[in-house]
Amino acid sequence: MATIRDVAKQAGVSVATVSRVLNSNGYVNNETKKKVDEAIRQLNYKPNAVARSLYKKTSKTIGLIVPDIGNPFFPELARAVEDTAHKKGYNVVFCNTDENVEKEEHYLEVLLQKYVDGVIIASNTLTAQKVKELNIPVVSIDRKITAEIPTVVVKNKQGARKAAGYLKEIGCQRIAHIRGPHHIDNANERVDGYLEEVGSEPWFKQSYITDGNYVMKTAIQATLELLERHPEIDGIFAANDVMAIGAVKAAYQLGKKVPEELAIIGFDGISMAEATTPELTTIAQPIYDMGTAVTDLLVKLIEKKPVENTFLELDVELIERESTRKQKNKGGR
Amino acid sequence: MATIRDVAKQAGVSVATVSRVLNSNGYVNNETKKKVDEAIRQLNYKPNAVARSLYKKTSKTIGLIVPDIGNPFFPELARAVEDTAHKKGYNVVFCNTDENVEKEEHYLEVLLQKYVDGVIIASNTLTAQKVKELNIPVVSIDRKITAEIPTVVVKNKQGARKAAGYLKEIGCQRIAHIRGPHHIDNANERVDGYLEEVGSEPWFKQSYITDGNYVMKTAIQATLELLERHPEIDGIFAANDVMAIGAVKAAYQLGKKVPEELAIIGFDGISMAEATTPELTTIAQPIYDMGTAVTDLLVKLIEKKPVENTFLELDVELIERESTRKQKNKGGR
DNA sequence: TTGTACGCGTTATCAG
DNA sequence: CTGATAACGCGTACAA
Repeated sequence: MATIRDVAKQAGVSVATVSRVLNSNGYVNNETKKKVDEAIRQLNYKPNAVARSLYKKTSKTIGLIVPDIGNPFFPELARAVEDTAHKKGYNVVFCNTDENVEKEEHYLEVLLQKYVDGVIIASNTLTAQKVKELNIPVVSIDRKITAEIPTVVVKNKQGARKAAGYLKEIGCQRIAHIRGPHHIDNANERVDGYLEEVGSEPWFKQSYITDGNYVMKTAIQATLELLERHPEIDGIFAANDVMAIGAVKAAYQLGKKVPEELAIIGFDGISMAEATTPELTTIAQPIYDMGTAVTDLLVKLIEKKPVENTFLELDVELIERESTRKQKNKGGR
Repeated sequence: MATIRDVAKQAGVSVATVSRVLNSNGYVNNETKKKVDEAIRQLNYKPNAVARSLYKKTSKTIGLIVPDIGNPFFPELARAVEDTAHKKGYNVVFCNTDENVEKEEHYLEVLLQKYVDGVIIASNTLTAQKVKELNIPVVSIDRKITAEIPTVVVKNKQGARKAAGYLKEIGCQRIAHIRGPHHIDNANERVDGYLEEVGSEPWFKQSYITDGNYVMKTAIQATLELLERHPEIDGIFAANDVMAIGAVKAAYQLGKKVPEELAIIGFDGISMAEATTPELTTIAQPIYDMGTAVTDLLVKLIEKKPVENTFLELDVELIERESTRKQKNKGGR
């Protein structure tokens, strides 16, 4: 590995000059520039990023902290983050926390020691206090942490209303909700949206809301019990696609036809939702766009560029597929 | 951010002494050690990883280069890699190449400039030559590059034989294969395994092999055409799960019952295969274990520990689910 | 057992 | 326009 000194020697100039042509700042004679370029080429010299980092206190890398890349929501997000980071000259180091506070803090510390320039994090355990202590830009994705931390989320409540409203619209008369974890606010917002839409219906019962914890297995069990207790249910809004898939499976187990006897709608728009039979109707988040948006936001913060808006709430979109269908012959009120 | 110098001053010792207690090497009086520890605590001092890297020419980070983290095979792998890297004190920076040579080379270069200690790569464009020039350990996952590069793969041919053999066993009489890309050797190995199992059957036709390119959409189309040309087909072995799911969808479109009229088996064992209806029978790779294994291997190479075996070929496992079933009433020979 | 001083590879400042 | 040289923060001979 050639160093800047080698190049300087080869070109017969000082390291300062080499540095100047490297970073194209300061004046440098065109002739000497040529000599330097030639030397660089000959030695196949590549500047050492670590030395540069040490001096500039910046590493051209960002941290991406997620609960679990195995969760189908995150690969697409990670892809978007990496893509746009790469475009802007940044690398991304990625970390899985399993929603574990100690792990999260440990990662943050390690990243800080490596001079990462900023971090993108999906977390609900992070406090504003800790973020402040970090002294580098932090942006939150998918979850609100506090007002001070720039955030990219989607309109969860609105999406939930869309979902529940859509089920009503196609003729469902008893609509249940499989909710996500109580400590995750997007899960709570989706419950709120659901309630706003159906909470005051005469048929509404609190027990139409059941816990699915955002995981398929739990959702299957929950659906089984739900449908046993309340066989009258003809529509289910699951707070994420994975649970919706679970609901489809549960219905299948009970011999309930989807969508004829039971309409099911999910939330997220992960690609898995297209793998099922029937394919899943869902409220799709613009996952890739969210990743692009957070990364853009973070990089602007890092590079101290002006940023219009530190709180982005993206729109969701209803994607109709096979797990729901107009139920005409069920007479409205 | 406190530096080692601050700590030294605070403790009333030299930086060398601080460094010694930090790395617990060299002799240091128990009393002074205490003073130093106290100073470290007071200042909440954390050693600067970049400075350390610069001196030691090592960064405690590894690169993970994959075609596309969105491809459902890779998240689980990435998770395993990150988990075990983290356990061993390494961070991982991840890169998506889209099988694009320039991107790959660019990443390799950048990683090198950042002193990554080694890289894990899934690629078929990388040459042994380039790896040698890198001068850091490189291990290959999922694909063989050359004999010199340590590799972790699965027994693709054997797995393919298992798949095709299993279809025969349950009574399929005409077994087709949806193959992966011609330039990916694991795809070719799976074709080989298929051929070894059914290539000499009297009914075998070359046109029973069709291209699915490892993607769902292509596989759907391919299956549609295949089944049109050869309605006699009663078993399909798809070279990966995503294509198998495509095949299921195609069958569904054509009104062919799976598994009653058409048995379908995939390859990979991704979690998506459990989301489908019917759930997919598949040849499961031990994805997580593969990730653990490559990372272990790489770290050993980095740390110059003895390594028994630089070519690991892991076993695959047949997982019977609903997309196949014994077809009793179809009289064998 | 402890301290001094240099090197790791760059960048930036300040003379010239 | 160009060249010395002092940082950046840490680890380690070498001396004491």
